[in-house]
Amino acid sequence: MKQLNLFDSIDNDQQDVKKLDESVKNPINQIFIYIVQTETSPHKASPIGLSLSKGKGQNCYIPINHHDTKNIKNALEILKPLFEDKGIVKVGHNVKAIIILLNRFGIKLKGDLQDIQIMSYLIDPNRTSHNLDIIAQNYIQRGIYVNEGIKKMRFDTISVEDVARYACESVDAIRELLPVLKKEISDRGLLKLYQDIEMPLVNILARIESNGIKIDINRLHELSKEMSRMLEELETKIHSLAGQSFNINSPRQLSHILFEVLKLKPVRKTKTGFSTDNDTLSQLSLQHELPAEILNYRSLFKLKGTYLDTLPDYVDKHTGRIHTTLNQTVTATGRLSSSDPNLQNIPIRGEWGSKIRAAFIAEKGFKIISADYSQIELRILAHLSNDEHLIEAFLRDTDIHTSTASLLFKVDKSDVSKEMRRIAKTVNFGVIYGMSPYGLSEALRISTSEAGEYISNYFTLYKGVKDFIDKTIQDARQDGFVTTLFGRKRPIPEINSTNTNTRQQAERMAVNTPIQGSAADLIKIAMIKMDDTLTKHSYKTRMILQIHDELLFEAPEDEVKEMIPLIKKTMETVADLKVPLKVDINHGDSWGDAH
DNA sequence: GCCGTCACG
DNA sequence: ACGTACGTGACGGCA
Repeated sequence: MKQLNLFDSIDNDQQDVKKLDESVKNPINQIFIYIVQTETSPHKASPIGLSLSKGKGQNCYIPINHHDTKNIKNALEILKPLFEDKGIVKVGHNVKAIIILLNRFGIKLKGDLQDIQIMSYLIDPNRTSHNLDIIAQNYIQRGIYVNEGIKKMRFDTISVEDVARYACESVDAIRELLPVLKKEISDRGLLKLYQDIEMPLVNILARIESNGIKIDINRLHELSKEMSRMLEELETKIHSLAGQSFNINSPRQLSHILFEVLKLKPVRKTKTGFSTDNDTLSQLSLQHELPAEILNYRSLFKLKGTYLDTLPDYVDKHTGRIHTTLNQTVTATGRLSSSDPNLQNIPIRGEWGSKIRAAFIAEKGFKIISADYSQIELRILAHLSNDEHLIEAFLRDTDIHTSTASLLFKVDKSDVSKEMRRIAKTVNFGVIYGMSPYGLSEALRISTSEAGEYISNYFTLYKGVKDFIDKTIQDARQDGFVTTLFGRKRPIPEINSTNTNTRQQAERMAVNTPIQGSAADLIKIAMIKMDDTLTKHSYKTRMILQIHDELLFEAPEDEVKEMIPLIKKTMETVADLKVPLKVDINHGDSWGDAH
């Protein structure tokens, strides 16, 4: 492959780095940046080039050769004053990736940041992709150069000239998209959310990812060996119970054993056959010994394959820590998501959950601090609905499920049984999810009519909640979207569908999104405030993860005492709601200990 | 590449 | 008669 000379002009629509460098002397207002990433590496996409534009026809492209970083170092050294000039606005698509790339070369991206990807996300969080080519096609009816290699995100298989053309056309698209998307953001009332929450979060997420989290690889390895032995025993037992050998992980083969060989009664169907999921097997376990063992086997196999054996592969060989990717433009509700690896679904329940969390450890001389919002979604529901009973329960700081049970079963709080509380807890969850009699009946294993009783009973008592749900659905019908506390909007296109199932599903989304989404807004603000405090006072404590209603920190031992009330206070005062926000906070040598 | 399943909030 | 709680990401099986 031909190596491109950095200081050559790439084609007549693109400019070389030297000329662009004149910008350092001739100040400009903004620069546009795009990085080309390839998906060849096993875990992370890695950058292979960077294009930069200061205006129409003034582009350059810098290839990044991982084996020979001399070229990019030279080029970036020239451009460094541009990147670090606080007076120049930096416009990009996925700015977090740019920040992390430049950090690798000792460059800080300073000044106002603008991100096309985040604008597109806020305008329509329902979209599954905010790739630049798709946004460009959609908003400026403009294609970006593609060939087979680019289509497959295999930029290592095509010529540098082709990548350069792709990169420069991409940066052109960013430049043309900026005013179009900015106007959309502003017209839809999303500017504050964009400027005060989402964009300040970009730098913080970059830092959290860079910080990473330490794991005890040896411990995970020991656990894996222990589990292998248990799985072998279970497999033998299962095959003997089935009377034959089969692949337990194949739903199709398992279905054959359960419903044809053992002739158990199927519970429900999937698209492809009879279901063998958790719920089904739990019910079948009443008829036969096998299903319970299958459940046992499945859960162990899952934990081993997804966590014990996989997490060690993600440990970065330079830092010795795991660096997840926190996605800011994925969920429809405003939550973050985590991938490569997903650190937001690390097991917690059961004996093995504790063991696995105990393998997420603090650096020597540090402690893990975990701070989680208590019942944040129900507190938000209380605020949004202004419901009398819900608000009173939280003002008195009573156990919310016990409080609901007391009203639902008309008994004193002190007389609420475990069973009543369990039912009330499920009903409370149901409210947040936009429950139906069927949904509740499945969750509680009761008849739909009985579930319907609970629901109508609940809504008679919690009139504010009932009104909130009705009004939210009504608003969604009228506006076509629902809104969170901080102005995040999610279009609900199917809300007026003539298909009952589709429409009801849309209604559940309409109800759930303001609740889940407002909680997402709140914790994002908490992250910004905490980061601000940590930076201003030069604390060595660092934020290392967000798990929807929980923030994880790694604090030097001598900062822990000071940090705990500080974090609690900061998180509890992010917003002034009709009910107090409550944060539970703990610390320890591991994530397990901090819970 | 889709499906079923299951880990989390 | 139908298929249903909200939001994610990753794994193995199987075409």
